[in-house]
Amino acid sequence: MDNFDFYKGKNRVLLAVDCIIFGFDKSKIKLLVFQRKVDPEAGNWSLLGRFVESDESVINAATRVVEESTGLQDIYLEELRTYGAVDRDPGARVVSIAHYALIRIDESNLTSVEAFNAKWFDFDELPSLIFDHQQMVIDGMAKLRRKVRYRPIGFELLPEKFTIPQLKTLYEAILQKPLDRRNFRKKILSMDILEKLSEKDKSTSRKGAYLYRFNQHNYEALLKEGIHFEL
Amino acid sequence: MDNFDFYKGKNRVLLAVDCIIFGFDKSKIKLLVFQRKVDPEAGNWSLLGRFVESDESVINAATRVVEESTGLQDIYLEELRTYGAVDRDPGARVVSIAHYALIRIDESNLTSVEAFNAKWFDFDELPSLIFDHQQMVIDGMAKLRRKVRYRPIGFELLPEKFTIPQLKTLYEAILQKPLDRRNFRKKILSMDILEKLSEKDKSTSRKGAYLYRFNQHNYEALLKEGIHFEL
DNA sequence: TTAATAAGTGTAAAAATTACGCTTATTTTT
DNA sequence: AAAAATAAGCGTAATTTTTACACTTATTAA
Repeated sequence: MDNFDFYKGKNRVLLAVDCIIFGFDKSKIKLLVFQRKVDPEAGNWSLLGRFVESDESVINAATRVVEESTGLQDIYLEELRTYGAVDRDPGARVVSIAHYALIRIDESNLTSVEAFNAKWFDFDELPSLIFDHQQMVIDGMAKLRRKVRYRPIGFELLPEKFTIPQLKTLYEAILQKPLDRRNFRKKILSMDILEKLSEKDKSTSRKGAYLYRFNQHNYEALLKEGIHFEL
Repeated sequence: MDNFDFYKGKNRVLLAVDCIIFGFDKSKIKLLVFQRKVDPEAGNWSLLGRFVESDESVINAATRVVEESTGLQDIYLEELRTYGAVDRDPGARVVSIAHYALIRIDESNLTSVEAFNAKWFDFDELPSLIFDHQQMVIDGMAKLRRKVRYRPIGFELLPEKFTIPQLKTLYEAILQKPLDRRNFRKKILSMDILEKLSEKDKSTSRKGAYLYRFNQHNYEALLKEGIHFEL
C-alpha cells in the first residue's frame, strides 16, 4: 500500500467525518441528530458520521453520510474543521473532520428519521450530544452565521420558491436579531440575484407575497465583476 | 488500542499536517518552503509537514512543525482545511490537514534555512510545489486575505513595535490593492486597539514615524462589546 | 539656508445604512 | 355589501460610514 520507504511504519489513525445537518422550518433553525447504535455511548444523541474509507475522498465520505441519512442528493455541504484532540473519543484515537450541510426540510422524505433513529431538533432545544459534538454544533452555527452574510447559502435552507418575508425570517433565525422588513427587501433586491415570479404565496397573509427564485446565473455574473453578496 | 468492537477492522489512514508559513519582509509577503528529502518527489519544493502521531493532537502536530522548522514559539497558527483526495499523494493514501502560520521574519533565527533546506520565497515568485501544495498556498492566501479584514491577525507578521505606514504596507501586500494613507490611519486608530509609543522609527523618512504596539487588552474589550475589528 | 520628502491632520462630497410612515391587496367580520 | 384587519410592498428623510483629496510638519541632505 505504501509505495515508498518513507511512509513505512508511520502511524495511522481512524479518520471520521461528522455532519452537522441544518434545516429550517417555519421560523426555526433545526438540526438533524440521531441516536447512536454502537458503543461507546450507544443510545445517546450524536451527529451523523462514519469512517473515511481508503478508496473515498474525505468530502465524498461526508457526502455519503448526508445522502444516506436524508435520502437527498445535491446537498450544500462544506467542511467545517478538524477535531483532532487525542482523547476526544474514548473508544480509540479517532480524528474527525466536521462538515455542515444545509437541507430543505420539506423536500426531505423521512428516510433518516425512520431508518436511522434520527430526529430534527430545534437548534436551541438540542439534547446534549456525545464527545465533542456539542462543540462542533456551536462552531458550525458560528460559521453559518458568518458565511451567510457574504455568500448566498441561505437559499439552500429554503424551498426553491420562497417569499421575501420568508427569507427575512430565515436570516433573523440565523443571525438571531430582528431585521427591518423594508431595508431587508431593498438590500436583497438591489443585488439582483432574485428572480421574481408571478405566483404568490398566500399562506401567511391575506394579500399574499410574491414568490422569488435564487438566480445562480446572475450571482455568478456579479462575482465576476468583483462585486459580491454582502448582507 | 480500540476499546470497542465497533472500531475493529475499520480503515486507518496516514494523517499529515502541512504548514503554509507566511512572513512579511519590507513590502512583500513571503512563504517558507523547503526542499523535500524523501521520496516521492525528493528534491522538489514542498510545504513543511509531518505525520500526526498517535499521542499528539492535530493542532499540536502542526505547532511542532512550525516550532521545529523556525525555532520560534507562540506562533499564530490556524487550521486551513483538509486535503483528502484519494490520490493526492502518489506514495500512499495520505490525508493532509493544512494549517497556516504567521511569523515575524526578523525574530526568526535561521534554524529552518540551515537545518531544513528551507527558503523564503516572495509569494509571487514561488517555485512549483509538490502534490496539491500549490492549491494549499492559494487557499491559504485567500483565507489570510479574508481573515485579515475582520480579525487583527496582521500584527502577527510585524515586529512588536511598528509604524502605521508599515502596517498599511502590509495590508496593501495582503489585499493587493493600494490604500489611502489618511483613511487607513483614521480607520485603524478609531478602533483604539493600537498603543502609541513615544519612540519613532526613522528608517524610512526624515521626519520619522511613531511606533505603535497592538493592544490585545483593548481588542478583547472591544470584542466583548460586540463591536469588532473590520477593515 | 533651502530643497526634498514621508508623516501627520483636517474637511467636504458621496455612498451606504438606518429609521420609519404611508399605501395596497386581500380576507374576515359585521 | 361595507368595514375592519393585516401582512406585503414602496418611498423618503436622517444618520453614519466611506471616499477623495489638500495642506502642514519635522527632519535631513544638499
